[in-house]
Formats: sequence, structure tokens, C-alpha cells
Amino acid sequence: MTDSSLETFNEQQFCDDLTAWYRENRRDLPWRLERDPYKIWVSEIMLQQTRVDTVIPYFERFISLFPTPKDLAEAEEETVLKAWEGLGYYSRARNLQAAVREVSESYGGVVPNTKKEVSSLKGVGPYTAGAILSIAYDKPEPAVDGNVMRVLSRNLAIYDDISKVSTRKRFETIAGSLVARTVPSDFNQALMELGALICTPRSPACLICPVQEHCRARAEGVQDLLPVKAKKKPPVAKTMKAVVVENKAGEVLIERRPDTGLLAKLWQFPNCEDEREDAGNVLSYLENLGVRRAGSAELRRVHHVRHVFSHIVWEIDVYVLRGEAEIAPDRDGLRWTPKDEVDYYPFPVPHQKIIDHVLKGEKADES
DNA sequence: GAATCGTGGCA
DNA sequence: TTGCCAAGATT
Repeated sequence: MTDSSLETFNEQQFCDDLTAWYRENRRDLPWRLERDPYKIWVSEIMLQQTRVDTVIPYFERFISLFPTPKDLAEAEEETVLKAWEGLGYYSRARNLQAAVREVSESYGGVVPNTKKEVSSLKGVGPYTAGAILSIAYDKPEPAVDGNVMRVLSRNLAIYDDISKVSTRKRFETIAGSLVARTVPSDFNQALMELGALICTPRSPACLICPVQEHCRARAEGVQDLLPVKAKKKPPVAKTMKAVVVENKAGEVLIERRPDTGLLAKLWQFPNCEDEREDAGNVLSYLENLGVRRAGSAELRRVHHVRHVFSHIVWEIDVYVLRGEAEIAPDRDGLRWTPKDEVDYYPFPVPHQKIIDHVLKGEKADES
């Protein structure tokens, strides 16, 4: 399998130049200290759509909590989600644990080293499979992420829209042709390292680029036009009200989100969508949870939280309900917890903002 | 093919 | 402030 873009491109020299540069300039990252397939796997999952600087502290904490696949397989799911708290895309954590359990049961705790087997693991797609196989096992498989598409689209002057799956497949064909010529572990990481350090999205450092002589975009002065990527539509606003219900024992009411969808299985303060001025919707929502409010218990608005997701914006008016609120019936996924124990539960960032402002009284953005 | 699924950094 | 975007996978 070939690609016409490679016809006037010196593949071998490109691979050699890039790999040589990588060996001299690679960053010392925690997952590069050893070649442990499990740790490489964990790092690749965390790095999906997430910056290196963000991942580093999570990776170190996660590995200290779950040093081996066995440790992760045997952990409580909620413990894993707590370790993932704040990192986002929480299905990554649940899929990773499910996959590690599969590795424990079907592969004796050893991360498999074939494309078919690795790709069958939950949360392991085309990129991550290639990354594990090449980085951990030095197999000549392409690992095409955003960095690789940016580097190759510039070097080969390819104007295909990189947001399309078909474009990623084209780059996999190209990257597969290249990785077969060199040391897969170094080369694949070199492509990504170049994208992260030199061939950056904005203002690429072409003057110090180790492959500048190969780069067609630089030769034509079009590096700032590549890669081509379709714009995505702006997130839709959702107006909500959330309530911190506190009982006489100083406990607050929290509920667990559904098993699927946005922020699945994380905890939150009771809330609902509510466009109205008054708090009629939340109050009936609380009633449905079984919360009984005595006459003089008042609902006070104390805060407002704005949180922007990829495709949604939450606008949350936050209320406190104190005094004579009565205890809700025991039920799974709904419970009272002492204020100083909310930290044991995994909360998404917007609700962490509520904890910080309302429960811990820290200064935050008000409005 | 297009949506869904988080978060924080940066110009 | 706003929009873009970062080592993607799943549905």
C-alpha cells in the first residue's frame, strides 16, 4: 500500500533525520523511564485529547495507586474514577479498567502484543493500538494522532481535512510506509515529539526543524495553512439550578449520575434544567428525591457556575437549602455525607467549583 | 459521516 | 473575552 504523496519524498532520509533528532532531544517523561507496556498503555489513554503537562501528575498518582494491571483490575471502580477526577472523558477510566480486567482474565495479566488482540480491548482504538504495539513492543505499526497528521500534512503538503476519518486512514498508510523503514518505537514517538516541540499548531519553529529540508509546506511557505481542519460548531447553552441541601447533622445531599452519558457515574449536587426565574423546578425535583422541606427552610441563591464542555455550556445557579430539610430515604446513588467527606467521591469540575465555593468558602468567580 | 464525551491553556 | 485545540474512541 502506498500513497502518491510519497513519490518525490525521500522517505528513508526523513526517517533517519527525524529519529536521530528524537534520540538527542526527547523529553524525560514519566512513562519513558522504562518500557512497561502497562504504563505505556495508561499514559496513552490519559494522553488522548489531553496535554502532557496535565497528564504528568495524574499519571504518577495513578501508577502509585495501581502499579500493575492486577492492582487496577482489583480496584473499586469508584476509586479509579476518583483517581481520574478532573482529567475528563471519564469513559476512558472505566474502559481502561474493563480492559485491564480482560487482560488479567484472558492474557494472564500480560498486555497482548498483536494488533488484533490489543485493538479488541475497550478504549483502545487505531491510534492507541499502534502506540502500544510500536512503543512497548517495537512493532512497525503506525500511530497516527493529531501531531502526526500535522507533521505529515505539512511535510507532504496534504490538504485533506484532518477531522475526517478517511484522512486519518490515508495518513496511516503513509506512516505505515515510513515506520517500516526504521525503529518503530523511536520513530513514532519522534513524529509526535516533533509535533509537540517544533512543528506546533501555531508558529512552527521551521528554522530549527530537523526535517526542514524535507518539508514541502516550508518550501512553499504554506506551513501556516496546514493542517486543514473543519471548524466545529459552538456549544449549546443549558441553564440549570443546583441545590446544596444541608441537614441538621451538617451533612449534604449528593447523588450519583447515570451509568451512561455525560460524566457517567460521577457524583453531583441535585440539579435540573431550569430556565425560570423562581426555583419551582428544582423544588419539585428535590421532592421527587424524597427531600422534605419544613415551612421555614428557605432556598437561597449563593453562587453561579459556568462550565464549558466540548459541546455544551452549563449555566448553573447554585442554591443552599438549610434548616429543616428532612432526610431523604436511603436509596442507591443518593446519600447524605458529612461536608468534610465529599472529597471521597469523584465529582466533575463544575460541581467541584460548588464544593470550593459553597462548602469550603473559598473565593471564586461570582455573578 | 457526524455526535458525543472534559478540561485547561493560550493568543 | 472568545475560539481553538491536545498523544481519540465510541456510538
